[in-house]
Amino acid sequence: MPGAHEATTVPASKAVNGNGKAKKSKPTVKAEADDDDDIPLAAATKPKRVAKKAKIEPESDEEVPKPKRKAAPRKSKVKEESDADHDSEEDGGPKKRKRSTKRAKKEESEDEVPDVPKKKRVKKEEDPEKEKIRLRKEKEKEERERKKAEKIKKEEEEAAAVFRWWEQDKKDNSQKWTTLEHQGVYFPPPYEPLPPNVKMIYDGKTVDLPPDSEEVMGFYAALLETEHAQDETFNSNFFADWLKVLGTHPPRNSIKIKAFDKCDFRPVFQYFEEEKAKKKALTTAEKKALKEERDKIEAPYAFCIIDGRKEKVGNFRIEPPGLFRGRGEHPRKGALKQRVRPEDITLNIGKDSAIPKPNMPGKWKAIQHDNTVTWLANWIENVNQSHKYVFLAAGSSLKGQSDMAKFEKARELKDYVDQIREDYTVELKSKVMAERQRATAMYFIDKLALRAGNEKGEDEADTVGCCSLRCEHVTLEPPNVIIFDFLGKDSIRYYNNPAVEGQVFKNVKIFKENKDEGDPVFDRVTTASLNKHLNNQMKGLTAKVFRTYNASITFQTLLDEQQEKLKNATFPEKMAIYNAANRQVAILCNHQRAAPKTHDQSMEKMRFKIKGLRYDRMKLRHQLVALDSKQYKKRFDKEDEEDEDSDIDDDWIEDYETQLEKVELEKAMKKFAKDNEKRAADGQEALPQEDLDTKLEGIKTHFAELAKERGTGKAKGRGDAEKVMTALQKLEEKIALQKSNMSEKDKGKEVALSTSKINYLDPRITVAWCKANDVDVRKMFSKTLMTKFPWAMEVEDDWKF
DNA sequence: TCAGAGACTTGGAAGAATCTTT
DNA sequence: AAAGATTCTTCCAAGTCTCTGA
Repeated sequence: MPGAHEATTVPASKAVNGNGKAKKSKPTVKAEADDDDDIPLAAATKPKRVAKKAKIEPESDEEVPKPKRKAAPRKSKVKEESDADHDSEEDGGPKKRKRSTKRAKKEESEDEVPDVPKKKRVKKEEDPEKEKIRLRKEKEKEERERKKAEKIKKEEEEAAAVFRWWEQDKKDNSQKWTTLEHQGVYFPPPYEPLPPNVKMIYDGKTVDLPPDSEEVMGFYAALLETEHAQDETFNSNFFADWLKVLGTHPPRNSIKIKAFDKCDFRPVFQYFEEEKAKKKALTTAEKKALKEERDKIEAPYAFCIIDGRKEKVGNFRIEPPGLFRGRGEHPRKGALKQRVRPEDITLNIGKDSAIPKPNMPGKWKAIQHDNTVTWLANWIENVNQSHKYVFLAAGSSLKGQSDMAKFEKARELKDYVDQIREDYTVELKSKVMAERQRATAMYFIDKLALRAGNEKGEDEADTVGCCSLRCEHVTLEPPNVIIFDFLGKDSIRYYNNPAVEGQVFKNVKIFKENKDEGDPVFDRVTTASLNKHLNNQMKGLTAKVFRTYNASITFQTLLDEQQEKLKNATFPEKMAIYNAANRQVAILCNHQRAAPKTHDQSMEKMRFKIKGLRYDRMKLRHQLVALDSKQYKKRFDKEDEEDEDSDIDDDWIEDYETQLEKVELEKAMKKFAKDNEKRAADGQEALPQEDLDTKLEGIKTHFAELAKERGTGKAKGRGDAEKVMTALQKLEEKIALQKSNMSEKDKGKEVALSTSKINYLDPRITVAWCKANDVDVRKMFSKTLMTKFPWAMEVEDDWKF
């Protein structure tokens, strides 16, 4: 079963990963059709090693270090406008649709009207002052509720306005749109120089920088207390790029900046901190006003009109300039990411749409009208020459369609997977080395949910996936355990030690023979060849489909297995079951996160809370001893109980009770003061001081009693034995729940659930599960996920992946 | 045929918003 | 109401995989 092996998550920092760079020259294990290692492998192993050696030969010398560097930035080609003629076919469609959406909206808003006035229910009663307050409170409460309801209503309205593409017939997939209008992209505001009194210091002297070089300096200063500033590569890349800028924009007070060590950015950093604090200190209303203003400016860019429908654009804000924050050992981290200008940007827009004007001086690099792609704008970023795109938002029809198609493709695999597994199991013994390697790679992709593992360049972090695994990443531990230890995507460590099929173990042993640590395990497999093979087994099948398939099928299976437990479960219990399944998938996919900074602290808090509950339990037990010691003996094993509660000793109890007493006393006094305040406001006279005194006395006596009971193993019975028993029962449950919460939380501290939820778990599984178990989907999906998955919301409760 | 351009999905972290506690 | 904790959203880096042109 997939997921059988858990990837143990270990912080990447501790990774003992081979630091050797990939050796790019290909090793040349030659093993071909004539290879005899098809013969019973066990028997073949020995003689083969000899035979193998003979076969190692320099296959070709031109396999020497390939020029891995990416080509210099080249002019991106702009497609000719050639799609005009396709447009006419669908012409009627969009217009019709537009009309119907409009109608739908109107009906919605009419619906709403009758709801509004119901809220004023006035109660008439005795005391007018009291009444006033009650009214005010009620009003406030109603106001809150109304706002909540409004919010929900608005969300529902938005959902209703969504184009229900999943109810339409599927159309040709190569053409993504017919008409497309948009406002282009939003450029960040220009750089604002620092106030004249804020200056960096070089070699003890303040430096007067012109805006261009000051801006870059500021990028670095802002990161002074982050890990980045501790990183040598980051620092040297930054400094090199900054020096270039300084070359054309040198300090105005003729200081020569030469050594990074002599730079002191602290004053600038401190200024930024102050600004941050100021911003934070604004009142809620002020913050809200600022946000509204921002939203208003950005509003035109936030939507586009595609085939006559208004849809949300995703990342319409152009990335501001800054320092490139590559992950892991990225050789370019710290490099200056330049400001993007209109001249860098190609717009993709409908042929008949007005060309928008950039919100900063300049002209677009190019305009194209390619309706076979979904992007609205693109540019090439200067650090790695990678392409950046502006796409529609996740909730748009275009994204929704391909998302659904992804899951449908994964479901299709259900019908093929048995055959595929059978095939690769056979091929694990293939006499053709390439096939045997491919089968082994497929085994890993299928069983361990590894990524495909494309080749990477020298100017990227050294990370690998299945096909690019090197010998140093896999260690064999007889009889059949393989230890994987490598850095995967985002330089996240993958560490796992699954027991594998004997044949797989043997194969890896063979693949590693006569190779160096830095040589690829699968020298005969590339992602392209692997995917080509997969495509032959099932149309559209690629390595990544296995990840989706295995994630979703695992999730579905896990939930189904828990079905019995769900029958009478409370909501938190249901949620726990759901999250546990989610977490198993996240572990399968090795989705990690940095443990929250406050984790240890909140663990400690929970521990303390549980200890308090155990104290309560102890007290109840002691009561039971006093009330009915027979019952007690029947029900409890003193040994056990004392064992678990051995940390609750008299000293601790004393402390704890003192603390409790203090809290209770304060609470009583506060309540008294508050009550009186209220009475004063209502024009009533204050409660007499004796009231409070009696109350405080009561508390004190109670705790004095507790103090006396300390160490006696008995407590004054309050109520009858029966009642105490039920209370005990409840408390037991509560403690168990808290304990399990705590251990779940601890186990999950380094597991990220969100990635699988967003990308790998078919949302229909969740929707159906919620319906079947009477859970509001909104409890499981955040607002963004709700908007991302409108197409999943209508499945029946018995829908299965 | 294959390298690299191109387009799109997936990923963790930072920052913002919201909920909970004090 | 402020502070602290938790959850959600945004950001943009880093993958996958297809297409293209020499």
